[in-house]
Formats: sequence, C-alpha cells, structure tokens
Amino acid sequence: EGNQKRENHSSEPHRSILKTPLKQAAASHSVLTELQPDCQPLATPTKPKESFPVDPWTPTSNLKMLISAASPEIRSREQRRELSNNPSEVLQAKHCLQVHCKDEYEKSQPSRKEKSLGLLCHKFLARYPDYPSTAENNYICLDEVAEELNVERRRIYDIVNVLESLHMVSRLAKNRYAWHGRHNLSKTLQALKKVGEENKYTQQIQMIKKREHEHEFDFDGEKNEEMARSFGSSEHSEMSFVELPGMEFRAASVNSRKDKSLRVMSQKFVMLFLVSTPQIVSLEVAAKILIGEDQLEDLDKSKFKTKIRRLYDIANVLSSLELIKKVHVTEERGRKPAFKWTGPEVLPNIQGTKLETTSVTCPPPISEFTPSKEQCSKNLFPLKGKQNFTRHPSLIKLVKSIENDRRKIQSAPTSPVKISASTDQNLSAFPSEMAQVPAIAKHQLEGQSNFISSLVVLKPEAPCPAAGSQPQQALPQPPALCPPSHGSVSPVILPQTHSGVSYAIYLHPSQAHTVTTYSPSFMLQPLPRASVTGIKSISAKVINKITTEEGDNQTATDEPTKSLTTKERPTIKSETPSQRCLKRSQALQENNLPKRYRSDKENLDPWLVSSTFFPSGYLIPLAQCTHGNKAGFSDEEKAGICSLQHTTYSSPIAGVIPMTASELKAVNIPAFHITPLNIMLSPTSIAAAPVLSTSSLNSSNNSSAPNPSSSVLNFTLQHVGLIPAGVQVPANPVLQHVPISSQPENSSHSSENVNLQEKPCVPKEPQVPQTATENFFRTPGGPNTVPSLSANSDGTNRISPGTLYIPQRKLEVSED
DNA sequence: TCCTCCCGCCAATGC
DNA sequence: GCATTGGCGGGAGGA
Repeated sequence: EGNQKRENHSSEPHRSILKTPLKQAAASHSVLTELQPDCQPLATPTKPKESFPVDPWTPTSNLKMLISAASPEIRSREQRRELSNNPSEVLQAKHCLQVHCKDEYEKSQPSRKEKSLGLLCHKFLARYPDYPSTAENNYICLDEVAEELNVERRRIYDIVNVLESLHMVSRLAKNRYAWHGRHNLSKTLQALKKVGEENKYTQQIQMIKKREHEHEFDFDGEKNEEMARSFGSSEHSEMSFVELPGMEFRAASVNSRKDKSLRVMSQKFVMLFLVSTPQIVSLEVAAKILIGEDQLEDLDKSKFKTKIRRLYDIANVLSSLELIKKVHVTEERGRKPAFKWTGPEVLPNIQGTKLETTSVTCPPPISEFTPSKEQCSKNLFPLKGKQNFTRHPSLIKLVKSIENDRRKIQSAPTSPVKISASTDQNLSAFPSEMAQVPAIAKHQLEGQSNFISSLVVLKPEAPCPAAGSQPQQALPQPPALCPPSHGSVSPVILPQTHSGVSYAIYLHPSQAHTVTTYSPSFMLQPLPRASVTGIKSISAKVINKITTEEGDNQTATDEPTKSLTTKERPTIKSETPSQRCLKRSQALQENNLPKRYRSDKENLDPWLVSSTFFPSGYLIPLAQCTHGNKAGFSDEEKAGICSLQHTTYSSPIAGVIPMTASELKAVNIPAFHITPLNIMLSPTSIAAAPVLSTSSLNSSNNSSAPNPSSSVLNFTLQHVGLIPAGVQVPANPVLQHVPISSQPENSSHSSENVNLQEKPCVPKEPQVPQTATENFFRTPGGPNTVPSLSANSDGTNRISPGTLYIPQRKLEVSED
C-alpha cells in the first residue's frame, strides 16, 4: 500500500525522474521534498532542504506524511502553515531533528533479518520446552503469541503449520494449539521415513538427479511426461498428510487444503532427508519432487518458484528446530542451496516390517492391538490410488466406526474402565490382566514382529531399580501388566498398595505407543548413567565418530553425553536412577505450576499430587485416540483439568493404570526414559492421592524386590525356548544396547565423492540404536535372528541400510 | 544478479 | 457476517 502510494506520488511530473528504490527511506524523502515550499527540480532527492513536518518523528510520522502526500488539500494546508511561521532556522532545526529521528526510527526498525521466520521461530520455540511434561500451560494461543512476539498472526501460522507437520503441536480449537514439543518427534520421523520409503522418494531423487545430470532440467512437456511416468510408477505418487494416530486433523479447512498445505510440504520435505543418503537435499530437487507429485502437467516456473519460497519457509522452521541446516551443494552445474539433516537419526524401519508380519501372523486379538499397520496405512496413505482428493468424511466415519468396534471388542473382557482411587475394580480387574501375561507374552514372542512389543512391555519397569520397592509382592510382574496386546496402552491394574489405596494413573498413551509401534524411538532416549554408562559411552563414541567423519570440531569425546542430548535431556546424564525418579516426580509436580522453566530445587515431595496432569499430546492407541482428540478441549482445560480426557482415557485401551506410588515410579521412570512420560491423575485419584514423603520414595528403592520385568522377560524367553532355563537376561535390555548407525555409509562408505565442508552436527536425539532385545534374540542359533542386522567385528551391530545407491557425480557440500 | 523470504492480499473455511 | 486460516506471489533486502 505504501509502495503504491509512493509510486503514485512519484509519478507526478516533476518527480518522474525519481528512480529511488521503493524503500521506505527513499520514499519518505520524496514525500518530504514534496513539502518543500520551493520545489526545485529534484536532483538529489535524498538531500531534502528545508521545511518538514513539524511533528517530531514518531512511528506514525510516515503515515502522516503519506496521508499528507496523498491529499493535496492537506498538503497545501500543511505548506501554508509551514510558510506562515517559517523562520528558516526553525525549519532547519526541525529538519535536522527530522533526519535524526528518521535515522533513529529506521535503526529501531528491525531489519529484514531480524524479522526472519527462523528467528521468529526461535523465539517461538523458546517459549515452550522441548519436552513438556504436561499439557498444562502448553496451550498456544495464536493471538497472544503473535502479540508477544510482535508479529502478525500470519507468520505464526507458518511456524505452527510446520510444527504441526512434526506433531509438535496440534490444533485444539480456533486460535488454540497444544504444544507437544518433541515427544512425538521420533515417532513422527519414523513414520515419515517409512512413508518416504514407501513413496519411493529415494528413487525419485535419484531420477531427478540423473536427469539433471544428463541434461538441464527444463519444463517442456516431453520431459515432464517422462517424469510423470516415473513418478506415476511409484506406488504412492499421491499422499496426504501423515497423521499420527490420534492426531488427525479435524478442521475441514485443514483437510480440504491438506494436499497443498505447508504441513504436507513440510512432511514431504522431511521425508526426502530421511530417505536420502547422505541426508542432504537441495531445494531444487525437493521442489521438483514436490511439484512432480502434485501437478506434473504444469511444471511451470512460477510453480517452481512458489514451491521454493515455501520450502524456504519450511526450512527456516526446521532449521530453528535444528533438524536441518543450510549447506551448499556444489556440483558441475554450480552451487546450489541445499539443506542437510541434522536431526535425530531415524533408524531403519524395523518395526515397520514387523508390523506387516504382525498383521499376518498374529492371532486376531493380538494383531488388532498391535500398532495397526492398517491404521498407519490409513493415515499415511489415505488417498492411495486417488489423486488430489482428501479423505472423504464418510470414510473417516467408517474407519472410526470400525475402530470403535474394535476397541469395544478389545476392551470388553479384561480392560477395566477408568478406575479411580480406592475402587475395587482395580482389584478385580487386575488378576484378569495378570492372568494373561504369560499368554500375551508368548503370543508376542511367537512372531518376530512382536517381540519388541513384549520387551516394551517389560521395559518401563526394568530400568528403575531404585524405584518401586513397594510391598507389592502381589505384583510379581508389574511391567507385563502393560498388555502388549493392547499396544501397551491398556490399563494396567495394580493391586492396592500398602497404604491400601489404589491410584488411577494414566500413562500417556503416546508412551505406550511409542515403544510399541516404533520401538526404536524410545531407544533414542537418554539412559541413566547408573545403569547404562557403558552404553552411553559406546553411543557417544559412535556419534563422535560420525560427527568426526563429517569434520566435527565439537568435543563429543570430551563430553560424550553432550552429544547425546541438548537442552531438554540433561536430567538423565549424571543422575542416579533414584535421583532421576525424584526429578521426574518433581517435574510432574511442576506441571501444576503456572510457569515453565521453573527451578526445581524445592519441594521435592513428588506425590503431593494436588495437581492434575495432562497428557502432552495425542493419544497413541490407534483406535481410540481420535476420540481423545476429537473430544476436543473445553476451556476448562485451560484451568488445568482435562475432564474430557478422563473420559477419553477411561477408554479401556487408552488405559487407566492404577498403581502405587512406587509402581508409578517404576513405570514412570524407566531407565530407558521412554520419552517424558506424561502422567495424568484423575480428579478422583487426585483426591485420594496420598502424600508420600520423599524418603518414602527413596526407601522404595528395592534391592531385594525381584525385578518383575526381569522375571517376566526371563520367563518369557525361557518359555519360548529362546534362552536356556538357567540363563537370566538382564532386566534392563538397554544394557545390551549397542549402537548402530543407520547410515554407516554416510560419508565414508558411500561411493560418492562427498565433501562435507561444514560443521558437523550432533544429533539432537541421543542415538541409542538398537535394543538388547535384538541382541539376545540374535543369540547364535536363536530362532529370531534379525536378518537386517549384522555384527561387526567391534561387537557393534549395524543395520544394512538397504538403501538404493546410485553413484553420483562429484558433489560438494559446503556450509554457508 | 541472484538468493532469500517478508509481507500482506484475499479466498476458503470456521464460528 | 465477521474471524480465522493459510495459499500464494510480488518484490525488497542482502550477499
């Protein structure tokens, strides 16, 4: 608008020579000179002479001048006034003041860089913790944020949309989003990688590169046809937003715009990184692929340009998230902007394979509970076979209906309803769950695809030896209580505690799902030093090696743990499990406090649960999550109570897990640290929640108590003949972890001549690649050898990448 | 000159 | 009918 006005103005005869850039300063000058009494031919518009508006320079001065300039009447009035009391000295002074103030004003105006989306995103991210412990205070009000960050809301949308694509936020309602942080990130990346693989992005990238190599990419029809054919030949040339279960979009607008939205682009962009080797994607290639997918027919330059613009937007946000970073790829054709993945390494989709197996080999009741392949498919390829259509509502309904039915069926026999404190339901339900443990475990182990689930079930418990010394002999195998068959989200019913009070504790379903469906993701979590020091150092070594290969200057060796985690993951580093338990408890307690980033020094009583905890995000149980989300969030939630979610979580699958404090500890603070676990207490349970002293917690460290997870694990393994009867497997499988690089070929192994001239990046997520599960399941002669794994001489495992490699021409990557 | 990407119009959708 | 979302592309700042 301003530009237009300026342009109009400058079109006046004697100003027509003004070729000043449309920059505000210059335009202002032109306006200012307009006010000069004696309008000399404007030779140097930048050096106005005298009379200037009287007003001191204010932020509105420009506006005033523009108004004045736009209205001859006002202008002449101004001029008359100026002339009437016109001591030239005064004017001179005014002019000086004006110029000075204008400079000041311009200086005070944020530069373009200061207004960049990346910086804005940084500010935005700084407002929220990477791993929010609860949903409380993790609501995002767009208006407020925009105001506080002093930007228009449009920009916030850009950020939020990208974050949404990573499931770091989810839309709750108009103007409101929920902040999930990085809780879902690894899972999302897993999913994206899987989709990217299935979408044959690797091949597409290679094809584009090959084509570029052969001849300049152009936009003529013949080549496009060829491209179309090649893209069309890929199985999923069209796909929509990759949703995590329970995080489906509800807004019609969102759905209807899905295919073009920044969200989808963002996901696809990320996919390109995840399937690429090395994980460097040039903007050009990305744009072409994204365009190619959508509309091959009109692969025109404007579309390309627009795509690039959007990719920059996305890249800015992803950069702020430290998932990618800008590099330059120097090829024969020149230097091209590109981005390099610096986010957490996403392991090959082991689980994905298993999922397929699962759905084939497992008995219905089990397979239905397992990380639904179908569900994933639904979400990942909702439009499979169709082009440019969003999922039809009726299909959504149908799916949900099916899911509901499934849930009912699943939950019917054993799943308890949400149980609050001191109900007998817990007790009655518990045995029933317990009775299933062996069978379930066996089921899980019977299929290779399931053994991780079994372990997952065991995990929460194993890690925190310091925890749960509860007198709960009645719980020989608490961990197994997370029925694998429910995707580990089923309610876990624990017996009454010594206090005689049961507690309804809601495990965040995402946790369960994480470990169940995407087992690798939880392995990315930091491990408590006390139990996994060795592992950590191994991991650190590997990481260090990787980074060094890339020219890392960082001191990963000096401070191994540093490379494992960043800001939000420090807790585990140097703490004993019990300390960590305490901290975790503190964190939980903190959730009830209004402010984030609060120091957690005081008030260690973790069970002073006068608060209500929220799940930080989506509901993982595949079938029912939708409900959780769909239930929406009332405004009361803002007050910190998630009554709706109570309902939601009362879903048998969603899982209510009544347990004692120590049990909670055991589950809540696994050595694995299965991502921050969100625990939610129902109001009733809150009411009944006893206050345990810290000492009580500490004293619950049970060296004597049998380690249930270990028991279950050993029992199971022995039961299915995977280990000899006498052999005992450590409770904490993590101890057996060995690092695996999913990209061993990253720089050295590849045939490419890749020159990475850049600072190495330390993955934000700790890289604890493989579970011990696979290790001991790979016992020589064991029945469950994982084909994709191979042992290296150094004792570490490596996963055969199985990636398609095409020798590439010389490629240089340089940092900006 | 080209790379980046801010900016805000305005259409689609929501409420 | 107003508000919210967000696709989109002009064009400015910066290298």
